[in-house]
Amino acid sequence: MPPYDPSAFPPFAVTVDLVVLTVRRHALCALAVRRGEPPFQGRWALPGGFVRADEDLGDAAARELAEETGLHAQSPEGPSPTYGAHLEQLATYGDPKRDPRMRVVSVAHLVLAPDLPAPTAGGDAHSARWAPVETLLEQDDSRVREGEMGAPLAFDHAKILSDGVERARSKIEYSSLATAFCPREFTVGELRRVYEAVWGVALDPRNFHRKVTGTPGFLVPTGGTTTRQGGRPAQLFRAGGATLLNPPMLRPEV
Amino acid sequence: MPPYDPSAFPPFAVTVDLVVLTVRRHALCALAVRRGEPPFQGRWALPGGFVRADEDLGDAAARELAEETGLHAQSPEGPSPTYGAHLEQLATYGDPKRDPRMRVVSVAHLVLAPDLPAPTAGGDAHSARWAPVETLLEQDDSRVREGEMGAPLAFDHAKILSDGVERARSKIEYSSLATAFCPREFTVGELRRVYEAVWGVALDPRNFHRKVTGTPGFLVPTGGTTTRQGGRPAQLFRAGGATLLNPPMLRPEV
DNA sequence: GCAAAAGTGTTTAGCTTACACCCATGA
DNA sequence: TCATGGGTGTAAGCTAAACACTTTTGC
Repeated sequence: MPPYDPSAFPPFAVTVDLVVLTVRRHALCALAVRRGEPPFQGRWALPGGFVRADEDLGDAAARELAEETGLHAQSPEGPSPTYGAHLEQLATYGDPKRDPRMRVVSVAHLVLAPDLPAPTAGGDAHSARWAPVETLLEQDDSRVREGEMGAPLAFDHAKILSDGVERARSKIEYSSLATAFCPREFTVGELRRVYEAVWGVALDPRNFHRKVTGTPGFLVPTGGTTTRQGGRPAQLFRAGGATLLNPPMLRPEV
Repeated sequence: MPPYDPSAFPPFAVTVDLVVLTVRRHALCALAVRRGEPPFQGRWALPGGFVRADEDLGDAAARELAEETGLHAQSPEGPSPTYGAHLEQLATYGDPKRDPRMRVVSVAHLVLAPDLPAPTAGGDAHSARWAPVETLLEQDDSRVREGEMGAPLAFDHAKILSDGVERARSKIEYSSLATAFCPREFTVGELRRVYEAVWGVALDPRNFHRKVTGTPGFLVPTGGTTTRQGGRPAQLFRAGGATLLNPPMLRPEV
């Protein structure tokens, strides 16, 4: 079979962009990198990069994640049962004008990670930081201010980030994905504070406890306890095998 | 700003593939086209094609849909309030070996359409047809048979179709998307038979009726009635503005 | 009349909610 | 002792599941 005639279709550049979310100090935060070159030089953006010629999309996302954060991705399809950040494909953005240089299609991925030390900048980023998602998104309305974080995200990254946050918010409702924000061992209270941070609501600690401990396969007690949150020692749990939460956790009306 | 050096990144072909679902004779069916050229010549595949140089991904999907079926797509973001098929992005498939000719990244889209007359084949397809999704997918296990529909779908289209079906099955649970399978005006019983066909279960007609008519904004009575299903005349409804179904329709355990 | 599909009413079981209350630790 | 968070008990209210029953048509 003859190879394609490259003039028969338009060539695209394909990139992966990452929405890396974590919970820090009771706030949902995303990883942002400062762009070191045009376009949007000096502006904040989502980490990402070109997909290589012989690389699958998920592999490219995992590689970029490792380069930016050192995190080992734990893809749902991956065979390795090791502990790591949750990685899933989010959506693909291909507006012809989204990159002023040329036609770029970006396959965005969503990463949920436990709280990490300050990120290590790599590649073409001058610096990298965790910022609350509201901070990164609030600049995107009419009043565009200048300053440290005072400009909207580069490209269409505000839309991508917004879609990723919405995906995370809805998905922890009916899955055990919120545990991806927790360290390997965590308490029920820590898990509850994840929900509270992601949803921006307060949950009843008593009912939450009953709900998550009463769902078979959701949490597995490790036997240990901790007092790192103060108060009475709390049981430590690990995420169980159950990936679907049925009935779902109910997100209070806002 | 200088344009990119094309040698700085690998060039990709970008296509859209369509999972077009409908309900015909109590079965969930998908649109399949027969390939008229290699690779996989003569095999069934999902409709699709190359994204044009200045075309957004959703526009390309809508164009391919119109070419294959004559359907007018009703994208959620679209401003036009006209009646049409539901179109949304599904996922992107970019395994380096998914197309033997070259590197192709395919942005799959999901279309939910009311029952239609036999499709009109167009483009490079020798023919097109609706087929039950089980028929299209069951060939994909170990025993690969030959014959009319007896070969698995081309490329990774079985995986794409499977993902699309799963998306549709889960999304009608908590949204009003099932109405996209119905004509503009429909009865509660017709809507119930859509759920039954998509999920492959039997639902209690009495409880279903109470559920959908009791959810504010879900169904809007048009005032008319019909006896096209036999029996007592049934009220006709249109899809209401409510897009989220809360509490969700419960999918019985299987 | 009879079959068939559309609707309504009622009971029961399970789940969420709200909140009273107790437990175990550090300071 | 007291503050703090962890954890249990319980009653009220809502919802879904199951199913008996009535309504309105075509044949």
